[in-house]
Amino acid sequence: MKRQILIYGACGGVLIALLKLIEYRFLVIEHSIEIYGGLIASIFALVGIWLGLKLTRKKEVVVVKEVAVTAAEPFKINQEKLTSLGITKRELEILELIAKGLSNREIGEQLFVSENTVKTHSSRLFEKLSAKRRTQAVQMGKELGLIP
Amino acid sequence: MKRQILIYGACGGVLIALLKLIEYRFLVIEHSIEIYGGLIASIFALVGIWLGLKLTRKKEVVVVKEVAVTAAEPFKINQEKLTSLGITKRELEILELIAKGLSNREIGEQLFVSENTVKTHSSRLFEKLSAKRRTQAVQMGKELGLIP
DNA sequence: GCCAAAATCATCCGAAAGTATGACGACACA
DNA sequence: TGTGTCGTCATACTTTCGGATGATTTTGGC
Repeated sequence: MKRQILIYGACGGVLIALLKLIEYRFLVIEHSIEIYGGLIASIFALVGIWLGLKLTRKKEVVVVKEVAVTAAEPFKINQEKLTSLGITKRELEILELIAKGLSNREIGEQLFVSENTVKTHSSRLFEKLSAKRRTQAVQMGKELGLIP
Repeated sequence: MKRQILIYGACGGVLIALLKLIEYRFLVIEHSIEIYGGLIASIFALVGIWLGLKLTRKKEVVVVKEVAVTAAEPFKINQEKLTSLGITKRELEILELIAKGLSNREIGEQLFVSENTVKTHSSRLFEKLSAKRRTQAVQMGKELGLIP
């Protein structure tokens, strides 16, 4: 949490600096205050939206999404297997992305974490699934009803 | 959805009006542009945050859809895709073993060929499936109906 | 507030996978 | 008899994976 506050603080500083920069440029060329204000407004609105998104992204409520499956059975994930094997949400998430054929790097980009983190998760996942390879993990996951 | 857009539009209008108001007041009393800009910035940042929160709150809405189930069909391999992509018997065979989670070495042992041969086949297979990884090839194969 | 679990990230290293290229024999088929 | 496809194999090289380990941060429950 401390880190986040620091980051936000830094962003604020940068933005203020940016503000100054824009301000002087516009003052020098004697532009209308409306344009100036509008610009600042839009920039900060965008930043705000980004901030809002960022802030709520992590919350990720424990709502179980019931996605409409095409024609096939709705696929109910096997919660017992999941808990009995001690597989966490994050690990399951990564298993799904692996099954989609993504590389560790791509998974990292998609989840906004480093490739190393993905590797750590997948290693633990493989251990829990007794899999030696990601393809095997996908196969096991399907058999155990962890992924569709 | 239309109503939302209208609401947002109205909000925008109100904000612009507010902007004008603040602008004139501050201009009249000859306040510094910094305060003015900062005020606009913070207002819009807040609005942005609010917007961001509002936009992402929808995520939590759960839509439960019960879809009619079709009985599990025995899986008929898609011969057209197979020929149109120019995938040979051997390559399909290897795709199936890849989907089972076997390594190249294991596939070679099972088919009584060298690992290098397996690699050659899989390379060509990946090219035909536009896949970069074996996991991706498996995913494509499933989508195209080449494997169950 | 404290503690355990979960998540994050890093580094090193070896194994596996994938790319590129060339080669050779078998077989079909025109 | 030449041509093309398929299957086989090899070498060399790059990239990706996976294991092992240690560390820090975040989160959730008590």
